[in-house]
Amino acid sequence: MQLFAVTMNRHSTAVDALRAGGYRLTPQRVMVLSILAERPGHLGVEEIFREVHRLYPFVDVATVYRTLQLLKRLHLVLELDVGGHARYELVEADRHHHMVCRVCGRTIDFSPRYLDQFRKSLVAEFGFAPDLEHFAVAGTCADCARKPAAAPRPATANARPRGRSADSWTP
Amino acid sequence: MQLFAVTMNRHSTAVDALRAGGYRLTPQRVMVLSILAERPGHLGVEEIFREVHRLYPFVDVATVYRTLQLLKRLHLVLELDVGGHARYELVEADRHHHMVCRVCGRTIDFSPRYLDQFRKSLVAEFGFAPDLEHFAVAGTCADCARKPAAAPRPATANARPRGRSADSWTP
DNA sequence: GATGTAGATGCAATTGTTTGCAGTTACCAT
DNA sequence: ATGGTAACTGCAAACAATTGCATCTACATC
Repeated sequence: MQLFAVTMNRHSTAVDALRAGGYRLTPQRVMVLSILAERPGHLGVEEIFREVHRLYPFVDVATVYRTLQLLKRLHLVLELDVGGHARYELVEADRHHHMVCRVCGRTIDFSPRYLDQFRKSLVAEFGFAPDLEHFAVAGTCADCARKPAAAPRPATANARPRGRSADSWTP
Repeated sequence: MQLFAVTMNRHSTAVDALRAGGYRLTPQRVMVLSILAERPGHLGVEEIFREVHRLYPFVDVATVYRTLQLLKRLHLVLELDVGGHARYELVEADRHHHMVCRVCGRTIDFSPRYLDQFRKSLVAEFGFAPDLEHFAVAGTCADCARKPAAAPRPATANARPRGRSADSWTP
């Protein structure tokens, strides 16, 4: 199977980890991993489901969700929040972190090294062990910061009203 | 109105910010803020809705969601993820960050100072402006780290299977 | 290969959150 | 005080994610 030959390398550590952890290697789980391995960047649930469904039309979306939750819990997959929606990415051997631009949605990798001092401080001063293994930070990338951010205000949260006191209101 | 006398101090800066930003001070919005101001710790949507509903039975949960989204966007309220569920907390003048223990759910404050070097590095080396204003980091607090974490594995993500190769499977 | 079983899936229902749209209203101007 | 209107809310529908439970099956054992 061609799919496997090309991508087995990328997710074999995840498969091995599942096996070593005593989890079952169901076809659905392996397909989710394969799809994450063969596709660049991060994928939403809908995309993952669509691809698995193409290979195996009887799959249920609940299974995809469950698989992703398990993989996330085992730190085999990274869950990113892009514009309020979960997106997933295979965690690879070279551990790195992500910066996610909240304007254009793009992710930029950065080394765990940047967080070393932060981690050490929290441990030393609070005894708190932060989960920074697969850490993503939101912000504004260099390109978007350069543009005059005509940050469109979403209509759902309502636009700015004309300021005036609410003195006349009583509950 | 008693509620207002007691809590107006805690959320008046948020009310002022809404007004200054040109947003409307609807009763529903002010009630959400009042409830966040008078209750210690973080509150889930359901709790906030229940309290507003008690004061004004005609309120709709969509309005609560919209209000929280607006307040979050304006950084007047902090959204924490506790066990996969959003919880909200009024942002107060003394800016600080949160550590959230994923075992017991407790939050511990820490100063923005801890993130200064991290922020500077990202800006200097990537031109990336991280959103660290109201930053929360998950991890394990000192108390929970001390316990032999009989971390119960959630049943929904399925338990460990007995390891064996998936060689016999073909898609 | 046959059998057994705990883990995993599919289905349908439930819960949590968002969105479209008509009606209401906070607040500005007069 | 009155009128106007863009912002906001409520309602109902839609969408996203989770959960309970019966059935299926990956995989261990013999």
